[in-house]
Amino acid sequence: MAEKTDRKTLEERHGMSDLERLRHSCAHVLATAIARIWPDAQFAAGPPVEGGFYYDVDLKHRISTEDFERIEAEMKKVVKENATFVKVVVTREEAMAMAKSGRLASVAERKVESVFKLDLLNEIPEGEEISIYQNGDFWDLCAGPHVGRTGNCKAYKLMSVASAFYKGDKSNPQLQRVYGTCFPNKTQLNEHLERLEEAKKRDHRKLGRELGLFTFSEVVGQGLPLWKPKGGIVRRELQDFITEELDSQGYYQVFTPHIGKLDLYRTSGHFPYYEESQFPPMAERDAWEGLADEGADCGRLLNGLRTGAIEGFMLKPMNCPHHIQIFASDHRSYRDLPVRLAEFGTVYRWEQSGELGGLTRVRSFTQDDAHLFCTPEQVADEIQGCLGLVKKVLGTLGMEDYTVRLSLRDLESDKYVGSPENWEKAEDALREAVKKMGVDAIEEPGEAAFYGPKIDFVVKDVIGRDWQLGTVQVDYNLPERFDLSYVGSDNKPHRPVMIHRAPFGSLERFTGLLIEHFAGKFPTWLAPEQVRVLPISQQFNEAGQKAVEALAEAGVRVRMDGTGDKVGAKIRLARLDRVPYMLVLGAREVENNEVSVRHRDREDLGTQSLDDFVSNIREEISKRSL
RNA sequence: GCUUAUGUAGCUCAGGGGUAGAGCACAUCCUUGGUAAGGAUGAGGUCGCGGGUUCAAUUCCCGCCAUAAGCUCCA
Repeated sequence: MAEKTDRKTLEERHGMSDLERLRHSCAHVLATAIARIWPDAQFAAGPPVEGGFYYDVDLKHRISTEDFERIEAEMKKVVKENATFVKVVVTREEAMAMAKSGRLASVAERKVESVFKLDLLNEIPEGEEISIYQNGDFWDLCAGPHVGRTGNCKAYKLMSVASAFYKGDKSNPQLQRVYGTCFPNKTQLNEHLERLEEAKKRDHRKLGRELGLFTFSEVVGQGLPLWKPKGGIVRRELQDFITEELDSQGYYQVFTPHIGKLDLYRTSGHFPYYEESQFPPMAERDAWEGLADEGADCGRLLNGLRTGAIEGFMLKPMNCPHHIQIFASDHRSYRDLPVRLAEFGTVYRWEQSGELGGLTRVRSFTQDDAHLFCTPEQVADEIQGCLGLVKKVLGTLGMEDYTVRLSLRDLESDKYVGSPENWEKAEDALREAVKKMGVDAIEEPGEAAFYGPKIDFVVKDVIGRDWQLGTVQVDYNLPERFDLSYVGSDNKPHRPVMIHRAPFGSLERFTGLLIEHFAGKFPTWLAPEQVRVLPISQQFNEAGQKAVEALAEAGVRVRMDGTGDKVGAKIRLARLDRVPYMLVLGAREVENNEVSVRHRDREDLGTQSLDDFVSNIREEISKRSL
């Protein structure tokens, strides 16, 4: 992701906003401080990024957060010196000489070259201006622009230190990346820090535990989420919602197993090509026993599985191959098309351990998946239908803050299956669809699936990371690999086109982001507990119980707090649980045969009869109101 | 997978070479109170797991597991 950000800053370098310019300058202030403290520091790049800036540095000393105080103190001196940022245009030879004497990104000449600056220098195309920015004794190779003086960087803070590969390439050395942020003044900096604190309170991992929605167990395994009863309710409501939509749009629900033979994935292209991102295959029992009898080693087993000499099974990484087999199980006429097969299909992927986190990146997840098999002529309409569904689903939940990404293949890479012609057809179809939908889409080469391009709906989590949710993908390739066909009006076999689509993407990731979107305050239809009845004292528990029964009878998820706590405490607990409605019940209400209604956000809603309350909340739930 | 942190009660965290503490939650009892915390008592821990150093390890060292941020990756 930072790589993308880097690319963006390069592209936008000359159109840098004032804030970005300030942060870029602050990165130089940071580098100045580090160079003074550790003269052996070798700097790479130090751009502004969303929310702040960083500088990559190679240094014998391992910078830890304990060093921040010291670095910030040195930065303070640099700021106080209030040196002017001076731009000096130099020739390539001059710049080379400085880099070779170690004078670039440093406060003095050194015995060693400025290695990364030298490398970056070599990448600047012939004819392009080469500039050095100087602030006091610190000289850096930099295209700018900068603020006037170091004194402009008044409000900054170092945030974290991490490692990053030089130029984002795994084969390059790892550098220490120091992140910081900077604002025009202290007030804005503090506001920013407060916003970060606020955002943390909405973190789905924190809320998921507090609200009892899901958990992980070290014994079950990393990245394998366990949905608890309350999370189960949210999930079921989401599934019911999708199912209703599918029923009205001509989909058929299917059910398929969680595993399939390796041969299936050989045909689809998942095995052995994507072997390392899957759970290891299971060999058949006879094969295991046979090999064991022979005293064979693991290498032979693995090799046999790869070549197909030994048959085995794999946990499914996707649902498409199974759905394809359902399509292929019948003789299809063009009159049968489109065939729309839907399934809440659980898939398993071996994500690297460092990438797992909360519900947003897991090793086992359930897609609200569907595959549409259609004629080439139907593709455009079907894509529109899918996009409409995604928009409706996101709209119902009030998740309007997404970006649409057109994920295309990377022309340089060879990881894709299928012919270039098919890819072009598919990419054109999606471009057309996006245009027709009338939304701004960002084209991202290299983000495509291995079998086809996609339209992805991307949202941000509380700490600003992008996550792909809904997706619509056109695929001319898998139908070919599986030799799918239908009979056309010309009585000849034709190749269908496949569309893969998932409005939520995965229920896990979607729920995670939904928790953050609502800060745990689910709309009533999704809330695990919709109403809590709070008798003023235990002598009204009986009346409370009657209300509970009436609500439950009407299909409302309701519970009574019949403890000996005072109402104040009961309200507090109900609000901490984000229960939408609280019904307070005391002598007054019982006497007048009514309930006093309180909403978690809208506070006191006055009194109404229980019947009115029931019919109001039923309507709110059935409409899936926000 | 890599870098850097972190891991003590259900949760949030304090502590520290001599086998542990707070608040909340929980249990029991008292209280029956009108819109975000009534009171008392009590129970609860192999200090992530496994090795090592030591008379003694939860504390120091090593390995592993898990979590977090970032990088890389995400069919």
